[in-house]
Amino acid sequence: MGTVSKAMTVLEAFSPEQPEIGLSDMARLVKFDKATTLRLLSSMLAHGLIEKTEPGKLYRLGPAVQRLARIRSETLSFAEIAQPILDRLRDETGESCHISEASQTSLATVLAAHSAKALRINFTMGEIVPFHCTASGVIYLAFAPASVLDRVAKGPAPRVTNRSKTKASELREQVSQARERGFAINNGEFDAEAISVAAPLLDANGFAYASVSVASPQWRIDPKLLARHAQLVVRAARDLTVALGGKNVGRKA
Amino acid sequence: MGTVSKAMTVLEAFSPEQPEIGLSDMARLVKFDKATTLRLLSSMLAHGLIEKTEPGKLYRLGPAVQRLARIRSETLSFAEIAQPILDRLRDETGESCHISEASQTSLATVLAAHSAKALRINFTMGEIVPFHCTASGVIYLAFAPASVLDRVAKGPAPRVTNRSKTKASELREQVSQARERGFAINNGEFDAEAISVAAPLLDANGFAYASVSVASPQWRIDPKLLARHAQLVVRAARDLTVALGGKNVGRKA
DNA sequence: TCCATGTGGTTCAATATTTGAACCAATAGT
DNA sequence: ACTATTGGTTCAAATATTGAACCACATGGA
Repeated sequence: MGTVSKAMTVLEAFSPEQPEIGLSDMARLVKFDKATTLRLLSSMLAHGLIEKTEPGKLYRLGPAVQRLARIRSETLSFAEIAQPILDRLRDETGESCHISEASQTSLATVLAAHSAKALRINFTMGEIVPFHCTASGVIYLAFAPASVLDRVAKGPAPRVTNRSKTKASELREQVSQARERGFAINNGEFDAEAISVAAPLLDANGFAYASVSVASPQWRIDPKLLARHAQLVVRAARDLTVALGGKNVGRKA
Repeated sequence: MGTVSKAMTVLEAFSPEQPEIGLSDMARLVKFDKATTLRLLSSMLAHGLIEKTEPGKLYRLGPAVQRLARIRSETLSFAEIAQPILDRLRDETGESCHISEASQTSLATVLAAHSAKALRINFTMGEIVPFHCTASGVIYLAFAPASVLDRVAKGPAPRVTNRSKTKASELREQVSQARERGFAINNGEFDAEAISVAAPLLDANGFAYASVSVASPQWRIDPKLLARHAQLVVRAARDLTVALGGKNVGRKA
């Protein structure tokens, strides 16, 4: 087995379950001699691919991996990165999914993955939707700088369906709830027959710049399935955030 | 020069300006023989750290760097945020500080900042302590949903030191007092020689999920200094609550 | 207090891996 | 047609790696 391959094996031993590992544990995990393992770790330590915890002598991934991920994310086009994640979300939920990017005044659909079912929600690339009345808009506002919500709450909020909420106080309540949950739900406010769940894409400063959502016909969704969709869309948002070089702030709430 | 170090050098050659590089260009960049460079690239290719463009024969960073970055991101977020605040509390008090997170049955130490003094309280990461008999536990119960205190009060409360309070009525009195003050004090109930002050970390719903405390040797603390510690630990708890996305409800301090 | 066990770490002769000069087939430019 | 360059292969010499043995220190149990 080649030396570089061994170093890769050590890197692959780190996981969400085991992000920090001591020398002896790592040696047992990768099945290399302890001295061998130490030398592999030391080489990567010198280049910042891993680092040591303070205090303590545990090893964990280092700042160089973030630099590498950022370079990669800037290399690949947006769609190359996001489409597979969006496709996965569609396959897991069985419903149509899309990513909307925010501008000053609205959100635009920039990427979609459609359900294979005959009856499904359709997204049109470039379609413009408002911040209010949409799950994507509300979750964007929930994680954007506060000044954005202030500005939007002051603006017009025309009724779209007879369920649309148009008062600034209602919007603020929705935004507050979305911020607490980490996702937003919209039931019939934009499309009378649709129910959507959305989660935010965060930039390198931890603020929202876009959102990813799952949209379903209302009659197909019960509270249990809705909760499942929420879970999946939050995970997809997190994956998209990281894959696109953003900062997944570690909220403990 | 070690082989792993050479592989790292190859990785470091990728940049935003040069995200995709051919074999000969890479060999010139890193100043290694072409055959050497190819082997280094091939090893990393096999592990997904780099990939080849399609079509074409350029090398670029691969999907594995994203996985590594995500693991690091999830590891550091909590500690990245909380450690500086905890370090400040330690520096202000000169004593050891720690954050404990609650589970159903106990608290576990998740982060610590140790005093520089030779005689100091030591915390072990992952150490489990009970809700009763500890300042961290009592303050957690004071700000957790009422059902949590009800459940804990019904359970066993074994004596730890000869100062431990084990009656449910005593626990309720301590919790009530802690709720009014905004902090809890524990003097010799868990460790016969230690005195601790703790304040709660609140989640987005305003309930406690963890606590931060300062622990000192008894002989170093008089009432005036204890009041000072209480003040500082309450401030640290507030800062941690806000920084970690919780809700600092205006409870009586 | 002593002993056993475990940690992260160091040393050095035997062994494994790496190296790079020489070579190949294909491509592009003159 | 010739030259220069590309990505890639081969193999004996050179270099780097390996892991058993060892170290200092810490912890827990008898």
